[in-house]
Amino acid sequence: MNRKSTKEHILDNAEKLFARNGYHSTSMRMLTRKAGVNLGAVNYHFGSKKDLIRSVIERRLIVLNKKREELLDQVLARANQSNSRPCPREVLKSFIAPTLEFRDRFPQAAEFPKLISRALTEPDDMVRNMFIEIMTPLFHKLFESLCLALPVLSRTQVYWRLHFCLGSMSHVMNVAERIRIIPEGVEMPASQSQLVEPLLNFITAGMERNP
Amino acid sequence: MNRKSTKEHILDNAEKLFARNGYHSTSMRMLTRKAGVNLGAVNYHFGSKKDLIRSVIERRLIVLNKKREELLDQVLARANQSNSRPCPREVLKSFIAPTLEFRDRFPQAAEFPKLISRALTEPDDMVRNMFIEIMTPLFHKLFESLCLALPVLSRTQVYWRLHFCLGSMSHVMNVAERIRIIPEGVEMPASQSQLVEPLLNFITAGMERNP
DNA sequence: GTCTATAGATTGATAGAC
DNA sequence: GTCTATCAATCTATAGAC
Repeated sequence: MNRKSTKEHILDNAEKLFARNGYHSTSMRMLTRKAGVNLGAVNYHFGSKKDLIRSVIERRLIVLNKKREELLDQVLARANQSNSRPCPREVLKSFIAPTLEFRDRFPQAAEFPKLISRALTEPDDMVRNMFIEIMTPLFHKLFESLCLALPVLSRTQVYWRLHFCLGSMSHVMNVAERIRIIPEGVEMPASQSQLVEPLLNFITAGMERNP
Repeated sequence: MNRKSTKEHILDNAEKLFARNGYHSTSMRMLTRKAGVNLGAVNYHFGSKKDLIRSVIERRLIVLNKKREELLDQVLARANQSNSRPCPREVLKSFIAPTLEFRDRFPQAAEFPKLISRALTEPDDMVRNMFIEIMTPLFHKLFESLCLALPVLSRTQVYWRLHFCLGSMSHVMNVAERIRIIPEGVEMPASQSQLVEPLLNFITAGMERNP
C-alpha cells in the first residue's frame, strides 16, 4: 500500500500545500495532518520548514531547468550548424513549452507550476533568493540567446521584453484557473498545454516587433 | 507635526507592509510597531485584520479604476465620433499607463502597485475574491473594447491575449526591482513610467498579430 | 480615542521514550 | 524512524481602565 517513502510522501503533500497556499500560510501541522505523518518525522527528515520548501522546490525545478536547457542547446546547435541566427520563437519555446506542458507530463506534480510562478514574489527572503539563485544561470543563457536571435534590438530592449514574456507565462500558470468569471463566448482550454501556441504567437510578435 | 489622522496613518503603514510582505506575513504587531500606534487603536478603527486590508486596497484601487475607466471611455468616444473601431494600443494604454505611472503620480503610495500585482495569487480567499470583485466590471469592459478593436480575433483569442498583457504588466510592477542580477549592458529605467512605451510596443504587437 | 493587559489559539522546533 | 509531550514564541482579538 504505502509504496512511497515517508520522505517522498511528505514532499508530495508539502508541494501541494505550498503551491496552493504559499509558504507562510502553510503550517507544519496542516502538512502533517494532510500527509498523515507525524510532526517529529518532518523535522527528522528535513530539519526545518525552510529546508523543507528548499527540498520541495529543488526536487522539480532542477529537473525542469535541465529539460529547458537541453532544448535550448538543441536550438542553438541547429542555428550553429546552418550558420544562421537562432529563431526567436524556438528560443522562447525551449523555455515555455516544458513549463506549460509540465502538468500534463507530470500529473502527480500538477500543482508545482503554481509554486514557481509565485516564487519571485514570495515574502520570505530565503525562499525568493533560493529560487533566483537556481534560475540565474539559465536566465542569462536565455537572455544571451535572444540577443543573438534579435540583433536589431539593444540589450536593454531584449532584457525587458524577456521579462514581459516571463510575466505572461507566469500569469497563465497561476491565474488561469483561479479566475471564475468568464465572458460569454470564451472557451477554456482543457489544459495549459493548449496555451503554448497562443502564448508563443503573442510573445514572438512582441519580441520581433521593430523597436 | 502629526497632521494625518491616526486612521490614515495606519492605512499608510499597512499598505507598505502588506505590499512588501504580503497579507499573512504581516502581523498586526509589526504594523503597530512601525506605525507607532497601539494595537487596540487598529481594532477600534478597522475591526479586524481582514477589514483593514480591505480598506487598504479599496482606498487606492477604486480611485485607480475610475481613472482607467475614464481614459477608456475617452478612447471609445473618439472612435465612436469618427465611426471607426477603437485603436488597440489606445485601449491597452488606458489601463496600463495609469498603473505604471502610479508610483510617480502618488509617491506616498509607491508600494501600492506591488500589492495589487500580487492580489490575484494571494493565499487568503477573502482578499483574492475582494480584489476580483472590484476588478470584474472594468475587466469586462476592457475585454469587450478589445473585441471591438480586433474583429479578426475570436473572443477566446482576445481573452487569453488580454491575460498575457495583464501578466506582463503585473510582472513588471512587482518583479522589476526585486531582481538583483542584471546582465552587462542592460540599463534600468529610472521609474516604471519609462516602461509604459516599451510594454505597449510589445503587447500591441502581440495583440494585433494575425491569429 | 487611545492605552494596558491578557485571553485563547496556533506556530516552529525539540527532547526523549519506544 | 516514528511517536508523544511540551516549550517558548507569536498570533488575532477583546475587555476594561483612563
